[in-house]
Order: sequence, then C-alpha cells, then structure tokens
Amino acid sequence: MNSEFTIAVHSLVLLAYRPDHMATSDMIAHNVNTHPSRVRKVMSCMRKSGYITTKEGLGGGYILNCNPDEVSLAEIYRATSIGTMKPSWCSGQVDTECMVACNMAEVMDQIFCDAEQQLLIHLEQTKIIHVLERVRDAQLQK
Amino acid sequence: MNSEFTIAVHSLVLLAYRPDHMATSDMIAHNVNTHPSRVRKVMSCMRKSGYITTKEGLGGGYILNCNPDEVSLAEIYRATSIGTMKPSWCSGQVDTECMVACNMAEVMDQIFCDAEQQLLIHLEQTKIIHVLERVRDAQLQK
DNA sequence: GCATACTGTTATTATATTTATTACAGTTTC
DNA sequence: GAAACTGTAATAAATATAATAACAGTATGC
Repeated sequence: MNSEFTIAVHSLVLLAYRPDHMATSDMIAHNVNTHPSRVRKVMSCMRKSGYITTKEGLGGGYILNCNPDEVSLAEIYRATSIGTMKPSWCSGQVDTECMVACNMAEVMDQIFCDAEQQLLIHLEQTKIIHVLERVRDAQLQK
Repeated sequence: MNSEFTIAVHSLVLLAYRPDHMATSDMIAHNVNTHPSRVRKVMSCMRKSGYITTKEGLGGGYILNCNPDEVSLAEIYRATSIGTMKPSWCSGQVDTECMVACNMAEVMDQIFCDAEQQLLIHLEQTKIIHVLERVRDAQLQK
C-alpha cells in the first residue's frame, strides 16, 4: 500500500490531537518525519477532499475541517491510494493462443479490485478518532 | 501487493488447466511473460508449501500436487506475500516527546496487520479452480 | 560414462518507483 | 514590501523490483 496513506492518516490524527491549532507543513513534516513539501502535497489532497482547511501566508497552515468521529480510513484511502492494491506488474500476454495467458491479466485485475473493495469496507470501521485512541492506548502501555 | 503473488496464482492456474502435464520453467515463464529464473524462484516456494511437485533433470518440470478446489488464494498469499500490505516507509520517530509521533508507527502497523488479516479472510473464498473458471468466462466474453 | 535438459539458488545488472530536495510563483500578515 | 506561509512542478537521490547470467546439482537416455 501507498505510504501517502500513512502520511495522510498521521497528519489528520495530529490535527485531531490538537484541535483549533494551525499546524504548518514544517511542523507536520517534523512530526511525521518526512519533507515539508511532501506533507504539502498530501495535505493539498486532503483539502480537496474537504477534511482540512488550509490558509496561505504568514500565520497560515493546516487545520482540521471534519469531525474525527465521522471520517474513516476508507475515505482517506480513497483520496490518497485508490488503485494501489494492484501491483503494476502484470502477467500474461494478450496476443497469445493460450486462454490462460491472454485472460489472466484481466482476471487478476478483477481479483485485486474486489480485494480493494473489501479493504475499503474494512477501513470504513476505523475513524480518525479511533486511531487517536489507539495512539493514546499505545502511550499508556509504556 | 507483491507481484510474486500474481506469478504464483498464474502458474498454479496454468498447471490446473493442464493437469497431469509437466511444465518447465521455460514454458511457464513464456506463458506468464517473465524470466524462467523468476518462475523457478516462485515455484520453489510453491513446492515448499506442497502445492506442486517438481522434478529435476531431463523431462522434469512442475506439476500440480493439490486439489484446485481446495487451495485458496489466501494460502498462496501467505506463502508468497505475507507482510507486503504494509508499506516499508514508516512515519514518526520513537524518540520524540509528542505522543502521536512516537506511537503512530506502531498503530499503523496494527492497522496494516488487521487489514492484511481481513484480506486473507476474503481471499480464502477464492480457490484456484475459481480463478480458472473466471479465465474461461473471460474467454467466452470475446 | 557422459551429453542433455532440467531445477535450485545466488549474484549482478537494469529498470522502475518512491522519497527527498530544490525552486519558485502565489497568498496573507504585519 | 519583507516575512512566512501554501501550491505545484521539476529534479535528484535512494530504494525496490524485475531481468539476466551463472553455475552447481539432478535425472534421463544413449
């Protein structure tokens, strides 16, 4: 799976952890442990999906614009990573006589597509707030 | 997802399509559209899991050693790709004060692990024979 | 026995993908 | 109009993936 999903989830959980706080791409990048530019790219996508609000200019940054009880990992996956379940490498060849060789790519495609749909159904259950709760639990275990 | 899964499924379906036929790595590689050496690597893994029998030497090759009605894609996934759902890239840093930064990697790990378990439950439903049937259906649609 | 045709496995090279970095235009604040 | 931000694209570096080569080991048939 796409690691942009990880960055998106981490960033939204961080914003949910500090509600009403503006966070800059620099602050988030430091927390996530990646480059600010990469954070901006992912967050730009989150804004287009409506999960955050961004503000340009001095004092600007990112702030949560959704209820963390309601937005699930499925929605974040859809925004950042849809289609990435299927590996880019494909088997078979279309122009062969063998029935298996020339249809396998299509059939595997179906299989990966189905699997991704199942994954979405599963991720639907976990909301941003649940991830934050798990973080809290993990902290308490120390 | 790992493309060795694709190669393994394709190869087993091919063997199921031509039961009682020895197929060499060269023949399978041609069908799958990859290098014979890669096929041998994946098939070596399939042998270790007991799904095929291999024979070295002249006239050797691979032959199915399981009931295609019984072996599911979950078993093939377990043999070839377990753990590949989780991206290798990890967010956060363990030695930080921020609760989110230092626990997110662990929490995401759980999430990917859960998702992979769900995937296995889903793949359990599809047996090798079903993939072959889907290939036949795809062929008929042409 | 030995040439031939296979698998098993590792090492190396080539290619593709991912991530980091740089750069700079646009925006808002002071 | 300087400073501190986002948005986006381009490039470079790092990593992962796939192809290829090489060769030891094994079975077959002459």
